Amino acid sequence: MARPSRASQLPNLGESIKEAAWRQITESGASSLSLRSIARELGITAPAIYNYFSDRDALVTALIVDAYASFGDCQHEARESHPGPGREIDRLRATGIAYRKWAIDHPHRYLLIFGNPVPGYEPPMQELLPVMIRSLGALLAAVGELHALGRLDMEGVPHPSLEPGHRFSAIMETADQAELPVYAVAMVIWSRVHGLVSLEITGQFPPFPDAGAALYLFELDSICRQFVLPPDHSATINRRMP
Amino acid sequence: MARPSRASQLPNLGESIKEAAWRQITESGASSLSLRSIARELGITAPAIYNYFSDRDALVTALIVDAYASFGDCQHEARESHPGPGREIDRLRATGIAYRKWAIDHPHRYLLIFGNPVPGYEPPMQELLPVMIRSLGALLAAVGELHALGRLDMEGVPHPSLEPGHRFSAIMETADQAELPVYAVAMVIWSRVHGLVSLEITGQFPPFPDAGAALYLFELDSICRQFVLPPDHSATINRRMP
DNA sequence: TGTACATCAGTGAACGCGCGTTCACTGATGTAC
DNA sequence: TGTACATCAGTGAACGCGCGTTCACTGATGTAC
Repeated sequence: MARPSRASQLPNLGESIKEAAWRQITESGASSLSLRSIARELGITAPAIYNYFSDRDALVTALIVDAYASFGDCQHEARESHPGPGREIDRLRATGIAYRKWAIDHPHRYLLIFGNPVPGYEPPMQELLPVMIRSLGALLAAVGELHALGRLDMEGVPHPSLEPGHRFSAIMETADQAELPVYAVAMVIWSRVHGLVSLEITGQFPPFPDAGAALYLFELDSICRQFVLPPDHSATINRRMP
Repeated sequence: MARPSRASQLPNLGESIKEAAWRQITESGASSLSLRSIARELGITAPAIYNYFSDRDALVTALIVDAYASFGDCQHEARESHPGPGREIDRLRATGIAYRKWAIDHPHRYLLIFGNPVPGYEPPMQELLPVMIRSLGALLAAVGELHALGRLDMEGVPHPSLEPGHRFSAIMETADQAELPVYAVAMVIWSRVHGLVSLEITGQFPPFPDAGAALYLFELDSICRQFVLPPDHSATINRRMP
């Protein structure tokens, strides 16, 4: 293959490398990502990649950052599609719907950031934290605004205490201690959607057609019914059995 | 190293190979499992392993079978520790508690059977199905007996239809069509515990000490409150808001 | 008790492979005069 | 317009490595006579 002229470097080779990397991950998983086979696919030699990424881990990090950014965009867009007061539940539900849609559209991106850790890869937290925080911020905001309106039912939710020195402490540093239960509710919601979605995209669902969508909608309803109080909740504060 | 005499083959080398394999998986994940480094650890040569496993995939399959068996033992023991009528909720809860305990005691076994698929490994379903079915059978039985007593609240739970030809169809073949919603409830319960547990053991929890245990207990309560009706449910069938 | 033999778990050399990374290099491009 | 030069993206050879798998073999063991 002839060396392309500088002007013809469209699209940017750095982007092409990442695209080829995603294609490979789609075929055989993140742990078997290989610079040489990326180069092979692009018709270049492996050392050329070092002009764009300092080593294999740097490429993986770039992929993770891109995945979080794409996921975060998706989450925030969904939330912002229902602006204005009185639509807090719509925002929470839209965030949840978008969560599954993004995961199903990009299963390998999803598994890269939320699945098993990649063996031998040590994630550089200070580089990843900003995109991680932003990506989960949409859910946190959706839960938080319900709490601010007094519409978050936190009955029985454990009140966590902050653990200093943890790798995720930066996420919590600016949080009001009194708001920690909000994080706990968001965590529970996240774990429910993650549970269904991760079982679905790893093919562990039973042979029920469309079970993924139906069960997911059921769970979104379960979440809203358990954690969200009606707008005027003083009239219904005792709706549950004691 | 001197070749051991036949009589001194204690413990069995086949078992030692699997133990060394688990040790390696614990350190660097299932995808980087290597016959040569297992042999190195055991002080034998790599070809010796072929006397016990026909190839690398056969070893991985044996590990998966063992993991399902260990997990299944744990689930059934937990359920059987609360025998007799009137203790159906105890059985369901014990199964749930045991689920997290086993996962935390054996995180890599858990991720091997319920986490990301191992790249390049095609699971031999006809060999794995029996242990898969047995291992999840405890939860299914715990939910099923509540249903048999009319104590399963399936309000809003999607009624799935069976998809023929799916790789899990064998699980469902013997099931009464009318019982499919029971499977759906079990699926939801499984996805909730899996969500929390998989986030916890992959280190994606926020920095709250003991948050794993507390959130898990909260979720078991949520499950019981949402899906289990009191023994005499005719008196409380309308306990929910319409 | 002694000898010949079959068994078979484990050896050691070899096969062909792909990997990440380094290094000196080349040659097209853009720039300064 | 023409020439000399600096830049730097990509090359090709090489490094040392580990891998799964095969193969003919060895030598301790158990067995038959």
